[in-house]
Amino acid sequence: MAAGTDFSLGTVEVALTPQARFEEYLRARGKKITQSRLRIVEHVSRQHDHFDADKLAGELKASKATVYRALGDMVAAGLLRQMEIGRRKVYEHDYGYPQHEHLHCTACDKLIEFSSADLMQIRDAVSRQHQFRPQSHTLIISGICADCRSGRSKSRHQDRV
Amino acid sequence: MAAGTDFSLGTVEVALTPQARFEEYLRARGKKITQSRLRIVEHVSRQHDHFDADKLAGELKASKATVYRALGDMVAAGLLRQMEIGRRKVYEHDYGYPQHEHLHCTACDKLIEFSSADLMQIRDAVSRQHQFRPQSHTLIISGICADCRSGRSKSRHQDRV
DNA sequence: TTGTCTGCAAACACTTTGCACTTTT
DNA sequence: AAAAGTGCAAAGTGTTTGCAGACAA
Repeated sequence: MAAGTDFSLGTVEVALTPQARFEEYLRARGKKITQSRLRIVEHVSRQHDHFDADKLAGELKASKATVYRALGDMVAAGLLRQMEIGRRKVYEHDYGYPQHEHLHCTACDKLIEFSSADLMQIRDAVSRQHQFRPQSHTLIISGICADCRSGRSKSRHQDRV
Repeated sequence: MAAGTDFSLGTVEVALTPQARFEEYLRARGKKITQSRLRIVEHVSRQHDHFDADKLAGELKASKATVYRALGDMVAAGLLRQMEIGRRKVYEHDYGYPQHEHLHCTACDKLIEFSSADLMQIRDAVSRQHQFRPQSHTLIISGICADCRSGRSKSRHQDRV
């Protein structure tokens, strides 16, 4: 590990807002730009946390079917990334954000993001070695976060995500 | 990344066979050493691939309930590790095997294992930086394997794990 | 107007649980 | 004989789908 200890997160330049990018995607696919879809993208874009379909449906008081369908489209459009934490599928922003990894606290379910250039090198080196064409990756380190270690955590199952 | 390119897998010295380790675990918990459980550990120990509950129940013609219960015990006993690949929960050996990561071919669902000392350093460094106590981690690199890239793959959805 | 979307409820796939019976200790 | 395990079927989860009415193009 040469570079060593830079795990900071930055942003990536993007030409369009997530909303605009989504509309572009929908048009390109002959899908319709509906109130429902716009409400969902806007709501999701407004906040930066990880979330799941259920939370979103609750906040928007939209039907789960519609939410699941919209999330699928947003993943396909490259706006969101989906990952599995335990049993849940959680979503996070993927448009305008660099690749990053997660520390997952198994006590309070918090997710802490970090990024590592060294990891990309590992990914490239091992892929080359196996003649594998890498497309994406997920690294989740599970353990106990600082708050939970010190008992400073408000509740053992706080914000869930 | 200093060490660079050693991604080979070895084995780890263990004192007991998986079967013996499991019996020890069961005794320690006041659980019973039943035919059913022994059959399951033996069957699982005999093969080295990744598998899911359904496959196992089918091979053993045991009830799913029993299989799920036994798998839970085996994970608790440290014999198996569970991971989510797409929608499926797959199990792999974790007793006597070193930490390793996976390349997941999204075309044929094959899993290729590798290990990396550098990754452990990243894990340690980032955990220290966040005062996080790491307990385990999962790295899955998704992409297309050599066979599928060259079209040499027998079937697009072969062995599933 | 036409084709797509939405919400609902039903269907699904996977996992867990309640219960009467069986096995281990 | 007591305590725990097993299989079955029923109940849960979380996600997807069929369909009739609603909406965008």
